[in-house]
Amino acid sequence: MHSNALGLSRWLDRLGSRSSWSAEEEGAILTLPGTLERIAPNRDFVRLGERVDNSCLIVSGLAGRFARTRNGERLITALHIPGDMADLHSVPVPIATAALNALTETMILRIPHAALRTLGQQMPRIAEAFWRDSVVDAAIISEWALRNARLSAKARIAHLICEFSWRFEVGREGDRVTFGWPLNQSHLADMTGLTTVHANRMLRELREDGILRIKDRRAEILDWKKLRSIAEFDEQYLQLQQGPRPRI
Amino acid sequence: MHSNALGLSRWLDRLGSRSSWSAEEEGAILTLPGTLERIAPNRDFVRLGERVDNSCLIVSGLAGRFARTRNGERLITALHIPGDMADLHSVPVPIATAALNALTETMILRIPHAALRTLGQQMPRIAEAFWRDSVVDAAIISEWALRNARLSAKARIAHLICEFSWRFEVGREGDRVTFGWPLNQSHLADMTGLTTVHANRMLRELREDGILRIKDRRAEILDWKKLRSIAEFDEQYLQLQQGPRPRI
DNA sequence: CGTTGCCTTGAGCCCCTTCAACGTAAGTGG
DNA sequence: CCACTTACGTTGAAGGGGCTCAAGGCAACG
Repeated sequence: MHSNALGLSRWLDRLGSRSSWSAEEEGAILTLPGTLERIAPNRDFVRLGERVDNSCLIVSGLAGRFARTRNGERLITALHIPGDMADLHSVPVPIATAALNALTETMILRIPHAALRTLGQQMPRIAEAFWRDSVVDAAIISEWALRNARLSAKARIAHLICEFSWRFEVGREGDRVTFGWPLNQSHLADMTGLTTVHANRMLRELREDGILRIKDRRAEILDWKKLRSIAEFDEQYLQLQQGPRPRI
Repeated sequence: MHSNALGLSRWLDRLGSRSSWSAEEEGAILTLPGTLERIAPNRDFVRLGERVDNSCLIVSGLAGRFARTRNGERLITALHIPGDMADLHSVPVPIATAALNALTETMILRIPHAALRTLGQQMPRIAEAFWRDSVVDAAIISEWALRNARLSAKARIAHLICEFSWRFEVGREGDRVTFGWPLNQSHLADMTGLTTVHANRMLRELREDGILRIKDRRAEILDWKKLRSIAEFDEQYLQLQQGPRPRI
């Protein structure tokens, strides 16, 4: 098995949750060229304003899209998990409008734009799936914008945790649930537009309410219904139509 | 001249500012089918969750993309001006993830998805331009997310006004500038994640600083440099190629 | 065994919200 | 032509949610 196949098949699953494929189309995606790269935690693998000629598929680890104000305050505008093509959008717009940064140790597969563009030109359904992927990405950003502008700090934290658990296919009604939680509190703060101090306090409140515990890189949801309700979480916007998806 | 041509040619200009065309491609866009519709102020023309089979081109007026929290607080996540296809993204994702609402009296042209999809399949450069349009839309939403999460109230208001003037091609370095300002203060508040009361106060401060006056549906920028600096505004993210485009 | 990364907590403050009131201009029906 | 309504803008007073600043704790690691 060809070394890119692991990452590419995850991506295919992700695309496949929103589109459907012929065997030929699947084959074309699975044989895309690309080079694997290991990114250390906290390292940018795409820099702001840079001209790029490849898109980065997250094979393992976690990546964030970073925006900054002039005086250095940060906001993470998107979180990318394995199977996401973090900057598929750079195919039509090859100047990076935001930096991409590895939040943990991350393996990426850099796939040349030329290959992706050719694929889209030859197979219109793939072109539409790429477009769809960018659109869903934007819908998630919109939801984050609403959350960070209009929800309380506690709700923002809760919302982020709901989304995370849902995207990893671990959050479901009813039961207690635990899962790996690779993010630290300053990541949390930067995704919710808070300070780390306040993110910490909100986590404490959720813990004291018996809703959630995060400890030693693991999260434990004790009361999914309450968490979901505080967060006003409704997974519709994620546009995930179906079943199990790969894990970290 | 065919009645859709006005709107379509504006859209072509908009797409053309980020892509370039052959005469054949231009012709194909200009002869797209569509039905004109007049929307009264404050009316939704796409409702949340609705299944749609057409995309809405703004011919005149102004439209906003609305998101709401459970207890009815609103956030406008995008502003659409004439020449924008407000929900081109509904072609690949035909369930509306947000409502579209006319902020003033607005004329829209509803263009069937089928026609747009066919066009994209026949002309790959058009398909890529559509995709690009969605990507730029997402970049603007990201910038709004950063602004609303990390800038002060005053800076948010200033930023929105900078963007507005730039998109209408009226904001340029140096001189005093006046232009039509169709938005009211609660629109402003809903785009910046503030209350109307506070939006009002920030406008007052900007007025008292001698930077900006808004009166009788007109805006007058008295000190573009200060406004730009308060807002930390950098037009890069708008990806408008015509006109002066400074590099990072 | 000092350093580094991350988490935690307290005290004080301020930006923005909330609530309430009032002003003005345009529209509408009597 | 006046009474009433509606939309929008404006201002004040008071309160609170989240920030700032500061300190200290713990675990991993060289």
